[in-house]
Amino acid sequence: MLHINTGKIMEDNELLKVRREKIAALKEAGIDLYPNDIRPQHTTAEIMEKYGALQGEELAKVGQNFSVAGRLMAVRDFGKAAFIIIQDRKGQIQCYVAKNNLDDQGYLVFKKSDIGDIIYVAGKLFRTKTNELTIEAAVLRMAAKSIRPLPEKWHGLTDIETRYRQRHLDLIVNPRVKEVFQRRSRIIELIREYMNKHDFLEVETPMMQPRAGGALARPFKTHHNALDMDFYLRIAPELYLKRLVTGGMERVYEINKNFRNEGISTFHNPEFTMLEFYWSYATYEDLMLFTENLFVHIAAQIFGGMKFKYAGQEIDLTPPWKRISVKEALVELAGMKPAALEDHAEALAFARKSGCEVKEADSLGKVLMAIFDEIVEKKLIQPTFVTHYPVEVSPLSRRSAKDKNLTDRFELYIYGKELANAFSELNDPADQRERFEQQLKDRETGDDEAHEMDEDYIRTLEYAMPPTAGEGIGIDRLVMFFTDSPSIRDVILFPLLRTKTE
RNA sequence: GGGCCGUUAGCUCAGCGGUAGAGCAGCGGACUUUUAAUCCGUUGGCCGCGGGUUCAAUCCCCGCACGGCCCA
Repeated sequence: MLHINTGKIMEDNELLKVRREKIAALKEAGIDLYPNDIRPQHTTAEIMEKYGALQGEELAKVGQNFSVAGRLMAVRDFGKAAFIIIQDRKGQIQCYVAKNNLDDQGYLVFKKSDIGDIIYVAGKLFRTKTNELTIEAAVLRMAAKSIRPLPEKWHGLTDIETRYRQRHLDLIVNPRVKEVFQRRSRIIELIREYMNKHDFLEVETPMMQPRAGGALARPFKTHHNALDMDFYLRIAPELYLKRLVTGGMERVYEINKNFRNEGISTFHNPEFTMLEFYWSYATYEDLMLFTENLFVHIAAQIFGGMKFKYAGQEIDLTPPWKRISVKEALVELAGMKPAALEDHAEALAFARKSGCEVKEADSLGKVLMAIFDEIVEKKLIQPTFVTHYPVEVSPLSRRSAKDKNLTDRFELYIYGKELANAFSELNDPADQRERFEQQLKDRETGDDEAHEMDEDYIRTLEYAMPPTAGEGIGIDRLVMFFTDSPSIRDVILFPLLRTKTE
């Protein structure tokens, strides 16, 4: 239990007491339990790969000097000999520990070792009766002694709270966890590869911002002591990245965290990782193709194909993906009458009938989006670009040429979840000012997610930003899909949790 | 924020008014080719926290904390 962390109970715990006694006995014998000269020459995987196919005599020829270090995961003891399993970053290997093959100190270390200790083994390779490649230990040393017991070998650690709070235990005993994070790392590597290949420059922009702009969300507040100034943790890097575009970085991207002060769910963590990028002389339509190709690039490497399963549902990434406008979707998938799309009162009535929480003061665009979120979203299982969002909910997007009330924007949906948000950027400073002013009015009517006025950003646009398209892709959700993880907390090493008080 | 569920040994779980159980781990013993090794013996608990009901509460009731799922 977690209250094990208190000193009092730690002293009382018998398991810990036994280990302290072992430590005392080993120290008595002059053994360093935390040495600093351990240098394993091999990983378990290297040995298994190189020599896994060799048999008896061939194996005898490969030499005596194999050494590994790692966590002791299992012991099958026969008195004067034992089989043990050592786990390092690459996998596991079995070692054979026999009294006859070790010096007295080595054997004592083994006898006083516990599952969970980090040990070093050196010796030659052989095969057991059951044909398992095994290191015969000629040297056995303690690399780092543990005093707390590891979770049980068979059932492992399943308590979700303990898994998140003590991720080190989760990583030790649940091999799947490390695989998920290895894949996460690989996916991000592939994204960088793709962006770099297309001549995008990776940058980092502020986490601490005097105004939290670039998205419609509530921010976290913090304070700088020396300046005696409040800052917000960023909700998006957007306005900074567009300053860079204005400055001549025509293709930029950033992979970093955003912080949004909202609820927590299986698809929401208050801090999450986004890829955000800006591409000058391109439009949101170019971005759709670019996004398809990015996903193809990743899927080909990860799955070797375009189809994968998430939560038992087959998802097919083969381009081109379906495209549908917000209004088309509301008619086709929510059953709205086309006339209601243009009539505030009718739309409001439809929203209320559908169980949406909408206010009289909400603009038509907002009401339509509420209906969309409530009814349409969950139906978009296969990859779908939803286009042409209302201008009221898109204060940074360029207006569509055909309809000034709509924007050249899309969101990508997979499995009913928003995965990306993109648009042709608004670069007309006068229009941008009007949009911010409208947002201020929304704020006055109680929308605390409305965008703030940002004079400094408008000033930037007044120097002229090239026509540009920009996009944000949620990396955590992407990794969820590509690892078939049911919760965002499965793809974030340390998800946000309440602190526990003793 | 609301609803439902969970919190018992280091871990995984049973028990659900009569004062706490199993498997694994641990400890002691046997065993030099095992694969959750096996066999014999054995230690270990503020039954999440705080109230209440009761002769008696891990169990029933209320509140709180933390977590999970669903909803907003």
